[in-house]
Amino acid sequence: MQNNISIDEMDARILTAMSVDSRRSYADIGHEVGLSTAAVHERVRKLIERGVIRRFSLSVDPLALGLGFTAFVMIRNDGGVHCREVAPRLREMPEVQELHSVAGEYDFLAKIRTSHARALEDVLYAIKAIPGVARTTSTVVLNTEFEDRPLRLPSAKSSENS
Amino acid sequence: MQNNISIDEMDARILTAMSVDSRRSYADIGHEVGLSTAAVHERVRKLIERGVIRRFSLSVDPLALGLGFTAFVMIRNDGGVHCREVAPRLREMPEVQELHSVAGEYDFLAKIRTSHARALEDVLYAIKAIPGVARTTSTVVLNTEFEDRPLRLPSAKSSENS
DNA sequence: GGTGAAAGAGTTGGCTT
DNA sequence: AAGCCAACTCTTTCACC
Repeated sequence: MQNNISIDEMDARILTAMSVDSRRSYADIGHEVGLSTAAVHERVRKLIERGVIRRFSLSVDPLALGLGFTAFVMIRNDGGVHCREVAPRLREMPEVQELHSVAGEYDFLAKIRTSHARALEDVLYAIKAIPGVARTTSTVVLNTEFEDRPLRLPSAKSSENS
Repeated sequence: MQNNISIDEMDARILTAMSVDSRRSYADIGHEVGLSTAAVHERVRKLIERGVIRRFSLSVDPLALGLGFTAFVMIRNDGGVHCREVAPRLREMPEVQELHSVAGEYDFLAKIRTSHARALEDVLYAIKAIPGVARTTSTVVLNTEFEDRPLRLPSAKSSENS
C-alpha cells in the first residue's frame, strides 16, 4: 500500500532538526539541509497537512509541574459489555499521560504521573471504579533515565555528500 | 520545599498554551493570559533558563517514520558488576525511546519502537547481549490510544501555596 | 524549488509601578 | 522584580519566476 504519510530523506532531515528545536527558523534549517527558506516552509506545510507533524509542542520538567511521581499501570478488563468504555474514561483523567491497548494478560498499559505516591492511590481507586475494570498492577518508577528524546532517523545524518 | 523550579499560575497558563502549540506568537499567548508580548517573552526566557522548559519539540506520527510497532520491555539485571553500564548502553539504541529505572521484579522499563515485530527481535537480542542483563519480558502494543498530550494542569486557573 | 517584498513576530532598552 | 511601550531586527508568508 502506497500511503500518504511516507516521507523522503529531506523530510526526515527537516523533522530531525525540528525535533531538537521546533522554533528554529526555516532559513537556519534550510541552510543545514540545503534548501531555501521557502522550500523548507512548503515542506513543513505539507508535513502538517498530511498529519506527519501532529503538533508543535514543548518538553517540560515534570517536577516543575508538581508531577514528580511516575508509575506504569497495567489494567485488566472483565468480560462485560463495558470494555469499550474503559479507554474513553481513562482519557478524561489528566494524570493518565499515555494509554496503550496491549497483548497479554492485561488489556491496557497506562503511564501515570502524580505529585507523590499517595496521589497515585486516588487515581488507582478512580480507575478501579470504572465499569469494566477488573484489576490493576502498578510498576513504580524510581528514576527516569530518559524520555522525550529528539528523533534519531537513519537517513537524517549525513549532510556532507558531494 | 521552595526550590528553583517552582512556577506560578501565570507560568502554568503560558506553559499550557505552548504545549498545545509551541509556535504560537507571544502576542497571541499574552492576549489569552493577560500579559504584554514582552512580558510573555521574559517569562518564557526565565522558564528556559531555570530548566522548566527543556526543549521546543515536535509530535510526529510514528507510522510516517516507519516506526509502526511499539513494545514495552521490562529488563532484569543480574547481580554482577555491570549493572551501572546497562542504562548507558540502552541509551545508545535509537529504538529505545524511553527508559525508566523501576521498583519490583525488574530493574528497567523501556519503551521501544521499531518498524515491525521482527525488528523488535533484533533489538531484544542486542539488549540481552549487554553485560549485566539477565532477562527481558516484552509487552506488545496493539494500539496506542493516546500519548504526547498537551499539558492539563490543575493549577492553571486557581493558585495554591504550600 | 527559488526570489524578493510586504506583513507579522521576536527581541531589546528605557521607563513605570 | 515584573510589566509595558516602542523601535528595531529577523522570520514568515505569498505572489511570481
